[in-house]
Amino acid sequence: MEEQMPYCETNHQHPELIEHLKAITPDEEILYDLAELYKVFGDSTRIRILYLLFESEMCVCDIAQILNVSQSAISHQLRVLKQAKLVKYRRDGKSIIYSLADEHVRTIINQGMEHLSEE
Amino acid sequence: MEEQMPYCETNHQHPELIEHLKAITPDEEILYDLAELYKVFGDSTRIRILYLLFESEMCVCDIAQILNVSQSAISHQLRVLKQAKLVKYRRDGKSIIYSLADEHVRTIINQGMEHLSEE
DNA sequence: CTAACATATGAACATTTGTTCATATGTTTA
DNA sequence: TAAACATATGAACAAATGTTCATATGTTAG
Repeated sequence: MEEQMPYCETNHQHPELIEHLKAITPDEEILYDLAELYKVFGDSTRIRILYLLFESEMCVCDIAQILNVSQSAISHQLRVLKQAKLVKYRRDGKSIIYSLADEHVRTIINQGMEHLSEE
Repeated sequence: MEEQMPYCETNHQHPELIEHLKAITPDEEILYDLAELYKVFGDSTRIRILYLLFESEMCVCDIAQILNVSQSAISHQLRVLKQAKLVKYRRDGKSIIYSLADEHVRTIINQGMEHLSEE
């Protein structure tokens, strides 16, 4: 976001490549949303929640107890997951039952795990 | 990380499920590393860099100019990508040429884009 | 060897993020 | 309707993050 130094002397850029890059790179707005999505995965408490929901739908209280995190903290994190449309919920009496919104979540987590294991 | 309230009255948890969940949830350390990996994707400047590298290896100077971000900022971000083993580099004279480390990067980004587009 | 170039890095600062605490909202039971 | 329960939410605060600025490191040309 700054003034730039002059192009490097050994100019590696071909004008046609630059045009191509601009053509294939998604718009600002989309890149921003994409980054926001990954931020959601960037917290181990949220990943833990997702791992639980991989196996079974679950109420807030259960999640909090199993993960040994306060009800408030879990509720705040569920909100983040909900906003990113990674989880959905329904009411059942006094409880709110959360579950996975779709299967992309699993794929993204699995790819991440693969990357980690290949180092 | 707190003392918990007692289990919810309508105890949804079956002891056997809890055992199962503990069995399949990765260890603390792995979950932490996984979250760290996603944090790397959680910045639009870094995603931009990756999009450029999808098409071509590139020196720091070129990346900075194309994205219109200062050399220092790009260099700091490349360090993050490097530490996560998402990019690799080689020296070519005065320049350092960066490129993608592996193809997981592409898969993870693509899955993220798919999730966004399905809302 | 010196100057110019390309990149890296440390410190500082503003911004964002995650948790806690207190409390509000909504549901069920007595 | 009142009390107990389950969840959500706002404010506050500490910790983490991204950029800038200044400068260091490493390479090449003269």
